[in-house]
Amino acid sequence: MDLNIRKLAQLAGTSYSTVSRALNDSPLVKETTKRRIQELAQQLGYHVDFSAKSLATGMRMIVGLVYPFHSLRPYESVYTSQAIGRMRHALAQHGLDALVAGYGSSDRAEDDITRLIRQKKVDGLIIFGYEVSEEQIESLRALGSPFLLINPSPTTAAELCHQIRIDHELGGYLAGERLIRAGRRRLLSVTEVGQQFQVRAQGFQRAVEETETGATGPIHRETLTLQNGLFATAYDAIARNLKWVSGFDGVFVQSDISSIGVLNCLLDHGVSVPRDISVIGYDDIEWAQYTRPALTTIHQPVQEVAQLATEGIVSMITGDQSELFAKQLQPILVDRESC
Amino acid sequence: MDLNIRKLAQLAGTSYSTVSRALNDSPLVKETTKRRIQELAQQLGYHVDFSAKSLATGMRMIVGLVYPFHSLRPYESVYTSQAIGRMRHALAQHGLDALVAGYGSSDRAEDDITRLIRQKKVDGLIIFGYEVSEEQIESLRALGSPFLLINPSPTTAAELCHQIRIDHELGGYLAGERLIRAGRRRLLSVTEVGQQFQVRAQGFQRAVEETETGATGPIHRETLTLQNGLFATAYDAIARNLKWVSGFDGVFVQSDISSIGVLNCLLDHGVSVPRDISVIGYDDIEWAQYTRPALTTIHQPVQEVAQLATEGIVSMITGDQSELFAKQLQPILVDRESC
DNA sequence: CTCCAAAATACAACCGGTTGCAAAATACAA
DNA sequence: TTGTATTTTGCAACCGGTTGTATTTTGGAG
Repeated sequence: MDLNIRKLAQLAGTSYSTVSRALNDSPLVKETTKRRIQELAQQLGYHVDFSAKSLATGMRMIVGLVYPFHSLRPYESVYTSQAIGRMRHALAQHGLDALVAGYGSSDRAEDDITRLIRQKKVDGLIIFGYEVSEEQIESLRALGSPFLLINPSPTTAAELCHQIRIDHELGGYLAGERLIRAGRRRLLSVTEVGQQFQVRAQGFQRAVEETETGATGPIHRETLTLQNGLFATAYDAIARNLKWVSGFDGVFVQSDISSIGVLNCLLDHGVSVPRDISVIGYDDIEWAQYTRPALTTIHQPVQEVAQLATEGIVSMITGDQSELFAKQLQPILVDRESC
Repeated sequence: MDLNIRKLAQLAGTSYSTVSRALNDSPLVKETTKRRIQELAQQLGYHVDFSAKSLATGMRMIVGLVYPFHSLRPYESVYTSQAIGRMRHALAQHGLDALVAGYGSSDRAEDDITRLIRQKKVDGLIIFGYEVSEEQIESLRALGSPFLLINPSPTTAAELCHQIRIDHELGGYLAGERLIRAGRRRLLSVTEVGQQFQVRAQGFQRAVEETETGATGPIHRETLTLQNGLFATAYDAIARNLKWVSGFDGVFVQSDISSIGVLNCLLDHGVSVPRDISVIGYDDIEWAQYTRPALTTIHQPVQEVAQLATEGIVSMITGDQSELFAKQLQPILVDRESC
């Protein structure tokens, strides 16, 4: 029952190397022979054993998708799961499979991130990089396998790695600009710990400063930092400081999930959004459309990122990509009802 | 630079078979030698090549997670992505990696579902099975590799495959019972196309009938069928039939996403929930907590399913599992504000 | 009909591991 | 010291493919 290439060759009446070449569509095999063998293989339901093929060719036909693992949120975030779904699909078009893995978990001796390469389980990695360390990057570079970072933290060896960034400074700017345009002058910036959030805050700051130097009067601005990106964390933080928060008329929350926590907390306590306070989020996850009022937010181009990342890693694996792959995409303001 | 087991043996001053045994912790190797070799490997950053190991042992150390692919919703649903995240984590505890794949896509000549087995890329499959066909199951069984179905459609060869089911009949019953308990007597059941939804409708029906034979008066009940599980589809369907829908005082919607579509549509048109109409959903996705009013819904035990599925597939792969693996889990009513 | 170049096929080595079995090394008793 | 039982180690075959090169077959010209 167990079919291998030599048995197939016997059945086809040729040598196994001819079968191998026929299945790989080599020009060295006569057209008629090729077709005959391919049909026989089809008919018998034969498929190459990928372990063997991998061993011989060095190609695994698998790409690893690696994202940070949080013990607080042990499943993928809405953002990454969308991206993973799209990447899986895009990779399939190239005959590649997607293996998912995590990093940053404390209960694993070693990160999946280098293990997958060392074990040669994958041809390349797409890494959701906002939490990779310099050391991890360095050891990855030392291994020499293709990898591509999505939104690495701003300090990581930017010029040295293939990467796709989103211009979060611009995103923060757009958010600030939107609040100010809505006539808001007492602004609260709700941020989270992590370098990627600082960049957004900087953009936000720039929007404020630009306006202040203009005709408008001074703008009041304060910051609240959350420990993580959970709904409950945001909700509780606002609830605890409700009086203080009520003093503001515009809030920029640096992730949609937290935004919805803020939004719900305000609504639950009788604060009207957007009449009393405008709220603007960040990410444009699917659920931002479904809140009432629907959330005005900064859209991250997930689909484009997934598409670009896939094309990038594919060309790196096939070797078409020699020079540095580095793209920057722009977020977009999505105007809904909360501003 | 490229390290293999023979080079490592040279460096260690032993034969390569001893190295292989040492790394696999075989009792045939002296403790001191074993330790010496392991330390050397560690120090040199050596990892076995998994393609080679797979070829020799027949173990891929990869499990495929396969879910239905919808062109309408090309990324994973909230439900599957949660499950995938948890399974990935649980599999990692056993040293297994997770490969994600889809089935039912029209743009692939063959489904990933049997390809992965044929190519021997995975040791086993966990299949989100509500849309697998009999033929697919049959050809999978013919291949002889371990696979486990999660929530297969009720008609599929239930007794023949390893599987985990959720008692959706009970789920539907709980939903109906809850609406009736809230005093609702004119009930609308919003369902979707697909066999798994019929079972929920049957449970709902049972709740209605049980009550009718009791002391309570007759209960009016009608059905609305949606073409798919998108938010917009549900929203539009309600909007188109707003007048008709207003005649009901209780709505059971068979997925949370659709529920939220229904809920938003009602709220947007000035219908008060739960005062005028009670709404109950199904799934208990994360976002059900964040709607206002928060959605009363039927909780699917995703975490338990993921845990069980992982343990099941692992024991099947290691061969510990000989008899049929078949579990049924019970959904739970989660009472929030929409009833 | 013969010869030779070009096309098609077959052989063998290799990819990097695992493992059964034979050989060598060690331990212990006589 | 020798013999034997027990560990420990090493050789060689194998897993199922790919691919360089030698060999055979084919076709066309002379």
